[in-house]
Amino acid sequence: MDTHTTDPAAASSPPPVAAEEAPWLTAKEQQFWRAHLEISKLLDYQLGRELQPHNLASNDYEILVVLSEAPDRRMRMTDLATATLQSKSRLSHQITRMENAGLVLRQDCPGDRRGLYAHLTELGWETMQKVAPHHVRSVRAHFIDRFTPEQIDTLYAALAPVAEHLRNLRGRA
Amino acid sequence: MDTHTTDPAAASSPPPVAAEEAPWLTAKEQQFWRAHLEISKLLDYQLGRELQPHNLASNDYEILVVLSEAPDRRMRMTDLATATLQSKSRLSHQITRMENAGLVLRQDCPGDRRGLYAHLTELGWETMQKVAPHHVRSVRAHFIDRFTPEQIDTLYAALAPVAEHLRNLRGRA
DNA sequence: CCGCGATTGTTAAATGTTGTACAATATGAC
DNA sequence: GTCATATTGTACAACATTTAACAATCGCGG
Repeated sequence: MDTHTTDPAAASSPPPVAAEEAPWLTAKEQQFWRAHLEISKLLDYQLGRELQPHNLASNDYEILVVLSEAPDRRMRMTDLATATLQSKSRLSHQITRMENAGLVLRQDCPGDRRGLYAHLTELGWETMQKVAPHHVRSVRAHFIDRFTPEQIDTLYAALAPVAEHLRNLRGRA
Repeated sequence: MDTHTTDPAAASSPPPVAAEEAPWLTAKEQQFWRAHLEISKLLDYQLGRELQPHNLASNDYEILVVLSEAPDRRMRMTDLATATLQSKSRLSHQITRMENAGLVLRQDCPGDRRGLYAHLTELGWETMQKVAPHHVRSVRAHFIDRFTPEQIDTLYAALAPVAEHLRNLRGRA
């Protein structure tokens, strides 16, 4: 999960690259890349950790958020899977678990007898309401509030096209 | 895994927050936060995908990188677990798998009869050499080359302190 | 209306991960 | 030296994810 600037272990010169070019990362690029990786991992870890006292995993919380924002607080399984970037199989298991926890309910889909809605229960909604403020606090404490408003604008401007690119990739993959 | 600016589903006003304050994210903050989340997930997914043809998972690749940069291309299990932010248990399984694949070898530790080294095999090293250029290309194509050099400097300057913060948290957690 | 291909969601089995307990060994106080 | 305590890595069991196969249903061309 990383790349080199320096010779990987003092044994060989820049390895033979196809033909195009040998695109090792520069020192700055590498610092940046590693910082990004580190933040991704650690932030995920920390937010999950701070969700634990509420008996929720990050995955659970994400489902709650998406459903709570959906019209009628429900969503088709496939759409929910797409929205949360999970496989249908994984989502199916996940919803089963959350259904057992009473957060969500599977609901038949009127127009399409194959389909199902995942529907937020009252408990699910209340849980969302209860936990969200804590989660926002975590997000602020460990991420958002560590940038100035100007930085946030700048960072978003830089990141948005990358997000767009990756979203497109996923689409046609 | 997200937060709200808008009323979460047109049902209640800003939920009752402890006392401190009600720190919902502003529109800009939320855009930024969601972009960050999306990039983390999708980039991880895409890089893993492009590693697959080489019969490596992201986790495997990360181990190869760390070991290949380590003195003597080996590292104590615990240190490796720390370096890759995994639990000792998980690392143990992971190394077993990689050992079966011939990429790595468990080696007794002279000074400490409890300890073991995970040692990169010749095959592991060659695999690293072979795969790294492809991986770097992926990282460039989907991330690094999508920023200007100035952006990279700016982004790194903004991210570095956050990485530092999270690293410290982890330390004392 | 028929029938074929695509879509929906689940399932079973293989694989990966996590949490806890454990045996072996080291370390330091006395 | 001897004991108590900490550290190292593994093992087992519980849980989560992935992969592939599947049954049910849709929807459209003919």
